Amino acid sequence: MAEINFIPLEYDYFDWQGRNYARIIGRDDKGHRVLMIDLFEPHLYAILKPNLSEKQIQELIKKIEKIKIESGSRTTKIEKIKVEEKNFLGKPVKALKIYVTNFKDAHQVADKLDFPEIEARREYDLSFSTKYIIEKNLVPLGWYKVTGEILNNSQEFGGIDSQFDVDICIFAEKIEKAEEKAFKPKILAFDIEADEFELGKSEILMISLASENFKKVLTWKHCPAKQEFVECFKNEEEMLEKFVEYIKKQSPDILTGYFSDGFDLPYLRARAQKLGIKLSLGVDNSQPVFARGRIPSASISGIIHIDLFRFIETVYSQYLQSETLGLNEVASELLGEGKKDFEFKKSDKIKQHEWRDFFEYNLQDSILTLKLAEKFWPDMFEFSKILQEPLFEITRDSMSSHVENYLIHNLERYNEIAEKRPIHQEIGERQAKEKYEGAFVFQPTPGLYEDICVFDFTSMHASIIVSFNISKSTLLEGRQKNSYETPEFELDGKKEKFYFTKQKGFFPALLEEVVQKRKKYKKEYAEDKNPIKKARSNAYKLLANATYGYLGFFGARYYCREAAASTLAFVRKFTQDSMDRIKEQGYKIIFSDTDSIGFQLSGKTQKQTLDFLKKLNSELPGIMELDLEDFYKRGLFVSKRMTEAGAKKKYALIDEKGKIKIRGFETVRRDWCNLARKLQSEILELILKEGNEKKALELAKKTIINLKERKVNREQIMIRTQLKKPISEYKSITPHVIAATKMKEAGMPIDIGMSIEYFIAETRKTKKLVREKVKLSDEKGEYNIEYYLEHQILPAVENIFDVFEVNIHEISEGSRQKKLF
DNA sequence: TCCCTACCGTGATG
DNA sequence: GTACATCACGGTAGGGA
Repeated sequence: MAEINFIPLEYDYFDWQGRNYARIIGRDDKGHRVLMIDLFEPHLYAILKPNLSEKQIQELIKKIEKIKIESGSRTTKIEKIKVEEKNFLGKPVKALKIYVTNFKDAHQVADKLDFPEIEARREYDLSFSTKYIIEKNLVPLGWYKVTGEILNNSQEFGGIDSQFDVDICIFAEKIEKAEEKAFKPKILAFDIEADEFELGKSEILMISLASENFKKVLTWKHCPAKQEFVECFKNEEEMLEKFVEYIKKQSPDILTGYFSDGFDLPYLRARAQKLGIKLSLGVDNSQPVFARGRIPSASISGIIHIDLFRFIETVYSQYLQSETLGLNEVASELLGEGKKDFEFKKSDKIKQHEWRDFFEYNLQDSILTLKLAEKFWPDMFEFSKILQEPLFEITRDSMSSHVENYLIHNLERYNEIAEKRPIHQEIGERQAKEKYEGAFVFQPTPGLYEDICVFDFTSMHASIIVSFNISKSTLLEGRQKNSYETPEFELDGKKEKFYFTKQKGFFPALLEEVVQKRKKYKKEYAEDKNPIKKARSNAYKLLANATYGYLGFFGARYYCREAAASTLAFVRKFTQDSMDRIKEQGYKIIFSDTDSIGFQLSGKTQKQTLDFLKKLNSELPGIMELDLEDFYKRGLFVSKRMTEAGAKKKYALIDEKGKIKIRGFETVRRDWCNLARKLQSEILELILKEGNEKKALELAKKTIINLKERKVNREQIMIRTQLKKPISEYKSITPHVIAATKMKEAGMPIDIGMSIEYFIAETRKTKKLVREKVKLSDEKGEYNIEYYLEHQILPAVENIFDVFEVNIHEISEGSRQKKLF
């Protein structure tokens, strides 16, 4: 019997003699790689109809015990059945906990449980690792004292030890929580370069690897004069073999790439297949396994493969300024360091001396990826700890999964059985439902305003769900005593009110914890600015903000349209009520959107306004809170194009320190050309800083003249639009679809989600449609002056000048004769 | 062929 | 399929004059 301190990292399972065993890879506190084996008895629940007699239950159990599933070579049987008092959707139920010998057949066992005594079958659709983690309470990245038999060099489990390249192999008998220790994973980043983007189409030219003390580029195509980090091979095969060998030697906990799920690993697989070699990267020498999805997920046994791009995309993209999520932009923003300059060419066109740069470029990509992984490690760590799911999963899961994982891993405290995932048909029905009414947006009056104050509700949706106990399980059939009543609102054409019990439901209760923890860690971070605290606070914030969306998401286990619609009814009510109170006080409302209200101080002081805010807060129910967002010196609001009506979701504010906040304007939209965006943002800045339009007008005139004199460079006029679906699915053939088609014809890779770049060129007069003037950046042609004037520059600035009753259109016409200026 | 408007498509706000 | 509804605006599709 031995005892080790163990931190679990990667979860999987195997069958042995008709039973399931978890096989978990992690480290001990001395840094040894550990394989822990643990018997796991998977189970599912059959929720019984109420009022069954003891005899009926016993007879049912006898029937269930006879269930057998034969699938291929394996037979799954019922191991044992327990009768338990549980809760389901907040209500007490009697349920059978049915243990099956093989997890893989839980679904089929559930299918056979169609007895009249059974009300519902549940928990057969949770993943193995989720079930295991809950049942054994062995949470990823926690420390545990594991007592058990060491199986090194043993023949147990068919000699499993010899199949795995680990230092310690232990068969767990007892697992106890141990004291938390610091853990620093060994991270290895990699990146490949090839001539073609199409997977496997061309040879892999080079592969770079980077960990803390190891930097290397493997290549074969061109062997340079000394470049110490470059290692040269005879051919691609040898290079790939060495790549596998280096990964084994480095023995990382985490192998990371940037878009490596979608590119590097599938490419490596395709090349290995073509060359007839094995990519035995796993600690059991298995090859990477690809799970299907929008982007495949590549897993390597015993090593956590993390595609950083995916984690950043789902969790952090909303907080990034970068216009694309490419490695260069993201690294530049977060690390202050970008890719190396290197102009891509096909390898046969690369000159002798340029190879050096190419190798450096390739290595830099791995180094950036490594640095990003280190930067995001606290975030990944916290997500994994909070959601209690392994790193591989949390770096790929969607926000809805994150919310769901948080719920599912905490149900036990409420003695709750987990709700099932909706089946295909239910998803269809949910999606077919009409949309429900959203938040309220106040229509502003165009103008330049001074002395503005903005209030906003903190985590408004979450605080409403908590304060009014809103969820699927707390929704009542109709009005009842001791319940919360929603405001009256329209749903599916009917005026409705909904009621939620005051008896706390697990869903709002768990959300309340999330909100409280967010508050706590935000405060802790303010006092001690360390990255772990920041990551923790941020993870809870993201979780709180995604929970409302989860309620209305068709794929959610705890989907509840009435609850989502009710939440929004409260959102509208509290924002409207607060606006009324602010108006009563003598302030003038300027704008409002969902949970924020902007108004003019109208002669009142900031102190008076803050006192008033306190009063408003004292009147709010539950955990709801109205907060000061900021005071602003000026704010600009414009009309919708070609109308007098004020535009919603479009404004620019300047605070007392001169910091500018621009929302909704073309400046912040990635699908406008830089020329228009830059001009607009400079104009907004001049107007907000100066308080008038004079200087801004001069700038506009100068830009128009520049444009007409063809002095604008190519980069400034490129228009970028994302391709959101396959070219053939577009009903409307827009300029970006034409541009994408042209790219495809030129042999460039076209993928969904790609940013398509083009400009509008001068063409013969017969071509009327914009799409007929589309050219790619490498095509010859001059930019279309009229288009950029009438469709980019003027639309971007005319509404702004309208506020000052300046007609930029007329001025622009006049500028045909430059003398006017 | 021209003109108008409904609809498609993207990317914003919160 | 992978959190929600609301909004602005360019551009095309397609019918009617």
